[in-house]
Amino acid sequence: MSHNEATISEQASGLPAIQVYNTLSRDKESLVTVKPGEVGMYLCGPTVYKPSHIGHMVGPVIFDTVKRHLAYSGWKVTWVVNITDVDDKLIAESSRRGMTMAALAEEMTADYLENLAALGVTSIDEMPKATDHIGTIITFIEGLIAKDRAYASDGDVYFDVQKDPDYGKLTNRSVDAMQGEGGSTADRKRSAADFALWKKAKDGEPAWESPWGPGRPGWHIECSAMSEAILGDHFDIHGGGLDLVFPHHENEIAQSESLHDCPMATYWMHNGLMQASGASGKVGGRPRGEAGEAESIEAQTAAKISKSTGAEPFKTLLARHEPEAIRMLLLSTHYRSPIHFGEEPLAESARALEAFRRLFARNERVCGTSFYALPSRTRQLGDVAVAAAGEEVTALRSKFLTAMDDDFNTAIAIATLFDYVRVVNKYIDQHQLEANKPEAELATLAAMMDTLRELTGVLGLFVAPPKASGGADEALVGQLMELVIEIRANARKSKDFATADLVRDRLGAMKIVLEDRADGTGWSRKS
RNA sequence: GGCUCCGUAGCCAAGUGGCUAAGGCAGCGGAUUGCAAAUCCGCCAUCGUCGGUUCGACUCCGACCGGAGCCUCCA
Repeated sequence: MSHNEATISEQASGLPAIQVYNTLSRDKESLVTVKPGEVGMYLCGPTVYKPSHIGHMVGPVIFDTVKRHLAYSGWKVTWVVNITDVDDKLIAESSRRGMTMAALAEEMTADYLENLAALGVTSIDEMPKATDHIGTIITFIEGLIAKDRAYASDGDVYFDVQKDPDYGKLTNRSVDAMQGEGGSTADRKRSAADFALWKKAKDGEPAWESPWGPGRPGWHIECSAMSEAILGDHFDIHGGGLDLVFPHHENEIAQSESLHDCPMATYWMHNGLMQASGASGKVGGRPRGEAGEAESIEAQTAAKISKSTGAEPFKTLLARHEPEAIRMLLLSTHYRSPIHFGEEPLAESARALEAFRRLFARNERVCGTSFYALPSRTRQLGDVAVAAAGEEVTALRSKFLTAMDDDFNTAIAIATLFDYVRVVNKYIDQHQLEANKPEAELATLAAMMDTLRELTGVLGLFVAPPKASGGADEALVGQLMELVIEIRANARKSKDFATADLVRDRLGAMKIVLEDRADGTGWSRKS
């Protein structure tokens, strides 16, 4: 209700109406920002103790797309992704590898950043590290203690869940039902669900001085402290994987809202988790009550990819698959749904990519312009420019944008792009643009491609040409292919189809496809 | 046991209280081609099961069956 007035003011500033699914309300809500025209967005980033795997890439790709769409639509977006570089897991891993925690964190952060870059996640504005914000964190904790929401206990500091009346509101949990972490810390806490804000250092552990003695931050506090420092007490969108809803985000809310007496984030967005399709058996998680029956062999079970499943490092995945196919796969399912991941789905995405790239190549033959060289556009510019591309394209663009405005429905957006490709191909077919080159029609084609570039840019797809797959001899291969094609063309001219077909078949065996078009013969590699 | 969510064609995957239930892959028929490839045209689902609400449900409610996630510092 209260959103309505603000929605109007948001629209008054010329911004489109956007719906966002909010985990807090379990419903879609209109986007109304704290500051009109600006969006502050925080995504929980990785704990950098191991090389990242595909699961770590889901959130960044999705929120990169969210940011692209909001920025394209006219908001000024500030996107923060934190790096958690102090944590029990880092301590354990670094001592196992005989290196300092800082060195481990640096290595794994570099790995993470390279993987993001490969996927085209380029729009992160700030990546604060927990260890750069120890002071912020300590001040935050002191604030909570001063408000009697937290208490020191033998060098630790805990958040007092009993003092927080709406604790559990994000996940609909009651404090009583909470078991909390057991073990040695249990007797230092007032109630089981209390969680650590500050942990006392044991001998030899990395430690920072604090009012409670040497120690390190607990898990959730760095996000509360750093989001406050960069985005303020109340910002717009907080994101993360569904597995973080509890306890991580629940606890962030508890800390931040107890200290600030205002909402931490207006919208809580959670992405679905990667599932390894075809994985056998259940992996990880709490065992279900009874002993499991024998797994049916044919049964396609899926299991969340996590540290416990031993998902392969993203780097080795990249050795086998194009990053763009991975991005395409991540965006072709709605972001709140689980994504089935595996070799087969990836291969299918790669095939989907080809339909677009064939059109780009076709356009280049006709117009001489590279798709990748086309400039990106804002939404407002596109509103005007699209008319030149014709009615069908105008309708598709509007369908695309409606889908994106409705909780970032990238699946529908991509579906309209497939329709789009068909419309353009048909246009080229019908006007025989490859044979003749009538100026007016070429201009329309160019307008179509401009708008396609506008839309794919929103998804972060096809922003750069794919890396050449071949080695150093690529130029030589090109020359040889020209020669082979010329010789084959002569055979065809003299109706020696046996020779022409032999050449094509033998090349096919080498995964090279020949296409005899009206304007000549082209070749491409088959994936 | 508590809390979330899902079950749509051979496979993947959107979506809707009533109009032709998106799109992709695979398949089939056609145009085009020397034959192919590419491209275009066409075909290919009554929405887990059983009840209920409703003039009308695949869409709302309930039960059941099946699957996933969280309740353990996993993105």
